Amino acid sequence: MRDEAPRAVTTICSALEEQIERGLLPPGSKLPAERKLSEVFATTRITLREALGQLEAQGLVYREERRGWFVSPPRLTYNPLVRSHFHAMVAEQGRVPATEVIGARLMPASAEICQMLALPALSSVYQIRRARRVDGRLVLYVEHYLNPAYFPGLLGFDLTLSLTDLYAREYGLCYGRVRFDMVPTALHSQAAAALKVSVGSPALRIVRVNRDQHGRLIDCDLEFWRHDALHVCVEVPE
Amino acid sequence: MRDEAPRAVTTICSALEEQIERGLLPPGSKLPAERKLSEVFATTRITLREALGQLEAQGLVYREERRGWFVSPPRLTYNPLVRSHFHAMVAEQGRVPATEVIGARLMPASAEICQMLALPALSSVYQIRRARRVDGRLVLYVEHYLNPAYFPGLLGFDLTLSLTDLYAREYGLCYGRVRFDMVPTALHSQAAAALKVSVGSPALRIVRVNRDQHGRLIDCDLEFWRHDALHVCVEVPE
DNA sequence: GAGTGGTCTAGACCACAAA
DNA sequence: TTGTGGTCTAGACCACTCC
Repeated sequence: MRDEAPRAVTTICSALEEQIERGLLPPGSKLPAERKLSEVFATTRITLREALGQLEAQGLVYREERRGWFVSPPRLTYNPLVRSHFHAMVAEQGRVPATEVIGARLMPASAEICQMLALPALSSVYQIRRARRVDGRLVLYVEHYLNPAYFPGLLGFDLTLSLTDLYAREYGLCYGRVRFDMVPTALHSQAAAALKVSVGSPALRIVRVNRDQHGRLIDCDLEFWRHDALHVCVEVPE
Repeated sequence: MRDEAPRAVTTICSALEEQIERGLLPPGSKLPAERKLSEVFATTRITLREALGQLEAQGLVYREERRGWFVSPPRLTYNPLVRSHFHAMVAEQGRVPATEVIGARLMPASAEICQMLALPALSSVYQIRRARRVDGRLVLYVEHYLNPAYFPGLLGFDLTLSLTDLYAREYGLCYGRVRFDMVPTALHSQAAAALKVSVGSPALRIVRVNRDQHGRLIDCDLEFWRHDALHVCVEVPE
């Protein structure tokens, strides 16, 4: 703040920010190669990458592992108080949702999962791992853990669809009380691989613990969102 | 994931993580100098700094501008549905709160503020800028904007105390409906300076728009939290 | 004044993506 | 196969903190 010679990184950030704001680099578009950009700004790749890292932290650009840098699309609005599910939420906001199932199986529950679902030690749980897209972009990696006592024959259904709908249709269950825990953190290796980004990318971790209409703990979700993909909104009534 | 020779950065991260988890590096303690650490791990400062950057993204360590790297203390729990204020919230969790006023004045409202408070163009607002600590660590930079119509003589009071208490005691106002918007992003230069961290550090931006018991828009807060300092918890009733 | 973090240079090799 | 991003080396100077 003393001498008014701006740092190289700051200069690069400002230039790119301006180009993005003016629409010269529209959302979703790919930036030029790092080597090209470092020539444009007459600097080294290291310095350029630091600038891109700052823009990434701001949520203005994002990276796809080994594919390059892209301009971030607008954030999705996530409202924990509104009982909705991914497909409905995305569609309501005029975006296009998609879901891929990475895996689904019965497995021994970790200590953490036992605790969250109030299960005895050495219980088994259904685990469903999914990756979800908005307008084609991978933004969310989720692990669902279900108490198998409430969901016999679960693995026979189409798990690319909404679990909420499946619960209602096949098991007569719907969500009652829900608890959310949101923590800004980084992606671990499995989540990073599923989202095709580098390990350690900033993310928002959301843990949901769900009860049914009778107050029974039925399942929990571990969600990892790209940190620039959403915006959490909570309206507190009087 | 193919060849099992772990990257240097990964190795460094794992080693530091382990030391932290085992308590050899307790919360709040300072890490050795970067040059020392790069010797320990037989690598360059650039590589070492990348590893520290990843741990920072995870929220395990944090930086103070030009002072070094420290082990992050436990996160504070922030519950938007519980009507509380900073000092009470921090104290309830067994931590020690502190507040510093950076500045307070009457100023022209920006377009954004006018919109949030539903004020006509070219209105004036009170602006209060504060920095807040938990156990001595700077974790929050806030800008409060108050509709001056409801708060005559505001600047004459002690603004290091809770505004919530001041509203009740001096103006007979308390909060009614509140709207929260939470966005993972990076610190801008002013917030970074106030928190004594580098520009572009990851942060959680929380915007609160507050109404009083009569439903009138009375003020709004722009909060910038260190991303590793808190954990947002929402309990949704049935 | 010594030491530290902040910043930057000028390269290099490899593995993977895209053509 | 070509180019790209991912990773790493081996330094350098400056501004600031802390003694």
